[in-house]
This record gives sequence, structure tokens and C-alpha cells, in this order.
Amino acid sequence: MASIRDVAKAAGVSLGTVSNAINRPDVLAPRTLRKVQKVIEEMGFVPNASARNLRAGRNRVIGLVVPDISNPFFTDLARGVNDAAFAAKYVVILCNTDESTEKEAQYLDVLSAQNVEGILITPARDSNRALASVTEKGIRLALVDRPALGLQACSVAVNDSYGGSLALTHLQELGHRKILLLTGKADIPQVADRSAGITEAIAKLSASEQPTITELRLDSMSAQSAYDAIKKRIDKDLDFTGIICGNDMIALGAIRALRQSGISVPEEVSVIGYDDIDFADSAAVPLTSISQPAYELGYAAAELIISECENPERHVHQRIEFQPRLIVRSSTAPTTSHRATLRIS
Amino acid sequence: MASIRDVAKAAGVSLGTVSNAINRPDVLAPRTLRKVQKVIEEMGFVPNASARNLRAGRNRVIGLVVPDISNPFFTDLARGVNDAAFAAKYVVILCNTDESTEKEAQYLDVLSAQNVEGILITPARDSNRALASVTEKGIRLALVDRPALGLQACSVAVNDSYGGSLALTHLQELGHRKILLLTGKADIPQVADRSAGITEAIAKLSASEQPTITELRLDSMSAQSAYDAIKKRIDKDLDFTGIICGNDMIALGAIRALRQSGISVPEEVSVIGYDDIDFADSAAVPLTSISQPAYELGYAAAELIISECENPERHVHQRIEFQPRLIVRSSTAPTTSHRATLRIS
DNA sequence: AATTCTCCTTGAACCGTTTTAAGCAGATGA
DNA sequence: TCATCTGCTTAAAACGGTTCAAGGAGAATT
Repeated sequence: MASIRDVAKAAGVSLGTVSNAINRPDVLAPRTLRKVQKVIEEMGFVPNASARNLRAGRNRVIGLVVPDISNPFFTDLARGVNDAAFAAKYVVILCNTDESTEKEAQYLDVLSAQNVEGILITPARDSNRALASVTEKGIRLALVDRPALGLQACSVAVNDSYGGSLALTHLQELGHRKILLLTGKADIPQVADRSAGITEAIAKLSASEQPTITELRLDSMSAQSAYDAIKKRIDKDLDFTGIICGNDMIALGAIRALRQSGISVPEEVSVIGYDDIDFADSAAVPLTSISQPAYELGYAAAELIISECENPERHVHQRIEFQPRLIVRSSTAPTTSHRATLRIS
Repeated sequence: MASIRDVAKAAGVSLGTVSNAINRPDVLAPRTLRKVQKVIEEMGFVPNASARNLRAGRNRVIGLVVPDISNPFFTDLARGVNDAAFAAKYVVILCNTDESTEKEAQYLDVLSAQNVEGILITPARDSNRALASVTEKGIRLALVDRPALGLQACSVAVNDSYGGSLALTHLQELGHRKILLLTGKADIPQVADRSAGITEAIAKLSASEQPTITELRLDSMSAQSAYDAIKKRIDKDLDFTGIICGNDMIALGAIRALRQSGISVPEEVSVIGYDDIDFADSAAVPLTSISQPAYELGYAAAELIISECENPERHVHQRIEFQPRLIVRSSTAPTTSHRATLRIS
């Protein structure tokens, strides 16, 4: 392992000159610069990041903390983060919390021990205490897909409330009046915001047009648990004509359960997903879904925190909000009664 | 930012004692230990990883270099790596090469600058030179899903040749004699190995039973490029009854193209994917696929490299090989002639 | 020729840890 | 009482860089 001293000796210059050759090539005489660069090249010298960081207090590392990287939304997000980081010569440490507050706290500790410059996080719940202690250690924070409640930090989000209203309005316009909301735990902020958006959208409708909502909370937002929940529900009677799902995996699981019980989608029940994952298009019933710009979200978040790291004094915290879009495919359709109405008019 | 000195001052002991409290609690007198721990707790002191690493030469960071994290195979793999790393209190830097040798080399540079202890890599092509220079810098290497050609390194892989033969044998037994191989560039090792497995499997058959293979190389192993390729191919005539795909995304794209052209799957053409991604089950036509234990692969690879980092002198390089499995769903079926044959006999 | 300026280069301090040899009590044995 | 031992604690030397004040060599000016 060559050190900067070895290079200096080999090039016949002082250690400081080698450092300059690396970090401020312009202060060196061209001849000296070339000479040093040649030696660096020959020896395959790579500056030790730890030593560098120790002195400079910077290391070009950021942490990304997400609930579940297997979820395509976060996969895309992670790619966005990675690409933005790579472009700025930063590096990303990926952390999976599996929605566990405890694991999140542990990862936060590890990241601050690693001295990362910034952390991009989608907090599973309101983990404000843990987050506050991170900022106290001088680590910059950016909240992803979640507003910064009282925290001095940037945030990047998709308008979940609007997303919820998009889904509801779509089903409502197709004539659905009894809607099942199949979603995750209420303490997940995204879940709460979308519910709020749905409630608001309903409030704006005239009384006669207002659908009734039944909520069903899943412990895990996976296809399997949606499948199980719907299977159980169907045994009783079918008290809904439309389902709004917390994500596309849930929608896929629900559709599988419905079809296996002989209930056709979208003829008997319409199902709308969330996230518009790549496979929504190739699913057994191509999914109507709410599309979120996950990649762009990640890219923007990384740019934000990197710019804060590079320019702390000039930085002002900001909030970037993306708008979700409704993508209509084949898993939603007008209700039979609505079709009849249309025919009459 | 509290340093170890601040803690020492506050606790009224020397700096070395604080260090001992952290790293070798047993050498301290119980009273001293408690006193120091209390101060550490109160000040929220976290040792600086850079300084630590600089001195100790270790930093508990490993790099994971994969072609594309959006590919569910690598997503699962990354989870496995992350979980194993987390269990050992390591941290993972994720790198996406997009199959580009150049980006791979850049990431390798960044990782060695970061002084990572080890790198887990699925090299896009034979990038032996770049890899060799990494090992020269004292960074340990483990190859994922790829044997170590001449490199002193551990490797973890799935038997791709066997996977290829599984796919071929399945279609062959269903009566298919004209098979299209829809896969990626020939210089991707996995692609080459599977082709080899297919060729070997064919060689073992009697001449009359041997199917003929047509190969079609896609530039990108994505659903879209498969869709385009099949669309173009169909305009001519249908000179195959079965397709073996390089991965499930390709299979999904191919199926979409076939069905849009009025060709039914599996009645007219059987399609077999590779990877058995989560969505294979929920696809328009549930996919027959070759399942790879991606999570386990990642977990094993991370364990291997971490054990090497912890115990360099006792470590011996090893190769772990996992076996793929055939998962039969609805996208493959006997050919019409084969069904006839079965009926007669 | 002496002075002033420029432009580069150098040496030394410092970043926050770990580690090791040395030091210092208090206890034990002679 | 003095020497030896034992059990903790401490001071100081790395680790490999960055940075900055100070120095030195030419070139330009007087």
C-alpha cells in the first residue's frame, strides 16, 4: 500500500507537493505536476479516504435508509439516488429497515459512526427523536416521501393526498359507491395522507354521489397478505365493488384472490393499485395504478443533500413536491349500474 | 462533535482510558469503566470512523457492484448481502454499473479510494485487469454469479449451465423441436454458460429427439427490447414453437408481443423465463421459469467476504455453488403434435 | 547590484483514534 | 523496612493525509 510519502520520495518532492498535485493541480508548476502525476500513475497510488476524511471532515458518502428495497418503488428511488450520487462522485450506503423502528435506529447509529455527510431517509414512523440526534451530530438530513415535521431539513415528496384523491375520483366517476381501502398500518405517513386525500375528495362530492369507504389494514403491504385478507373477506359477502390498494403488490394479491374465487376483475370488482411498477403492465389483469416518479424523487433528493454538503453556508432547506398521475389500464371499469345509466342517457 | 479527548476530560481520565472503555472494557477497573461509560452516554459520543479506520486499517465497509439493481434478481441479492452485512455490523456501498465496463472501472476506483475492506462483484464482462489491480491494493474480492478465472478470490454462483439444460430439457420433453433462444449479448458469462448447458443437453439426446436452436441476441435484457425483437420476427414466419428467455423480463416482453399478434401462449408457443421473479406468478400468463436463490446467493457471498476480512490468515478461498430449479407454471405446454402423440400411446 | 515581486515548494501542525511501553500505586513477601 | 509483584492508568507514537505560514529561487524593477 503506497502512501503519499512513498510517492513524494519516488518523485523527489515533498509530501505537500504530492498533495497539491492531487487536490490543487493549478498551484504547481506544470513540470512538477507532470512529474508527480507520472509517479502516481506508475505506483497506482490511491489516496486513503480515511486519512483524507479525518483531516478534511468530508468523505463523499451518503446513507440511504428505506423500508424495503425489494419494493420496486424504492428500487427505482435507489437508482435515482445512486445515479445522482455517482455524477457528483459520491457513494451511497444502502440500508433496509424492514419498517422496523429498531433497525432504523441501529442503521442511523452505524451511519453516524461511519461519519456519512448526509442521510436520505424515508422514516418508517415518526422517528423524530432518532433523527434529531443525528442532526445534532452534524449529519445533514433529507426526508424522502415525507414532510419534515419540525425538523430543519430538506424534503422531497410525492403529493400523497392528491394521489389518494385521484384514485377515489377515478372509481367514483366509474360509478363505484362501495369501496374497500386495502392498505397498510395507519401509522405509516403515506398511508395516512392518502386516506386523508380520499376523505377530502369525498367531502367535495354532493351527498348522493358520496361513496362509502371500508378500511382494511394489512400488517404487511405484500401480495401474500393482501391475498389472505381478501380470501377471508370473500367468505362473508361482497360488500364492495371497488378496491383502492396501498401499492401494486397488494393489488396483484387481491386480484389473484378475487379471480380464484370466481370474481372477475374488472367486471365485478375494480381494483386500483399504487406505484405503477414496471410489471403493472404485464400483470394478469393490467393494473390501473397511480404512478409516482420514484427515480426522479431519488435523484432530486440526492442532488439536494449533495448540494447542501458542498455548500453548507449558502444552502436553504427546501421542499420539492412531485405530483402523482393516474394510469388507467384494465383493472378498473364502470359498475354495471353505471354502464346502464350511461346507456340510458 | 465530541471527541475522545472531550470525553476523557469530562470523565477526568486519560484519552487512552476512554479508548479502552470502548474497545477492551475488561482491562479497566469496573469503577473507571462505569464512570467513563456514563460520560460517553451523556455526551452522545460516537467514535469517529475515519480516525478509527486510519489507525486500525479496517472500516467495516464492503462494496457491492452489480449490473442493475432494478433487476429483481439483483434486488434480492442485494437484500441478502445487506442482511448478512448488517448482522456482522458491516455496511454496504451499492454500485450500479448498467453493464458498462467503464462505469464498473470508475466504481472500482471509488471503492478503493473509500478503502472498502472487500468488494462483491458480478463483473459485466471479463474485467480481470481492473479486478486484479483492486486485489493488488489489498482489497479482498468475491465474485458473485461468476467463477474466478485465475483470480485469487472466493466465488458464489448458480450453476448456469445446469439452468440452461433444465430449460431445454423441459421444452424438449414437451415435444418442442424448434426453439428460439432469446437472450443477451454473448459476452455476458451467464448467457454463455446457459447456452453451453443447452448445447450439452442437446448433445445427450438421440439424433431424432434433438431440437434445433435459433439464437437471437438482444442488446439490452429488457422487456421492451424483447417485445421489439419478437414483433419484428413475427412479421416473417413463425419458425419456432418454444422460446427460452434470458430472464423473466424478456419473457414478459416476448409474451406481450406474441399475444398482441394473436399468437396464444402456451397453446401455440411456449415461453420459459429465467430468475423466477416475484411477479412471475402474477403475470398475464403465469411464467414457467428457472428459479435462482438470489437472496441466499447474496447472503452467502457477504458472509464469505466478511469472514475473510475478519480472519485473513486463516481464510481459504472457496467456491459455493447453488443449483437452480425449474418452476412450471402456465406459459409452457406440450406442442399440439406432442399432445397427439400422447393421446395415441 | 541591490531590492522588490512572483511563483513554487517545503516543513510542520493537526485531524481523532489505537496501541504499546512505561509509570505509579498499593499489596504482598522477605 | 525494603524489594517485588500486580493491576490500572497514562503518555506518546503512529496512521496518511490536508493546509498554511514561511522560505527560496528567479525574474523584474530601480
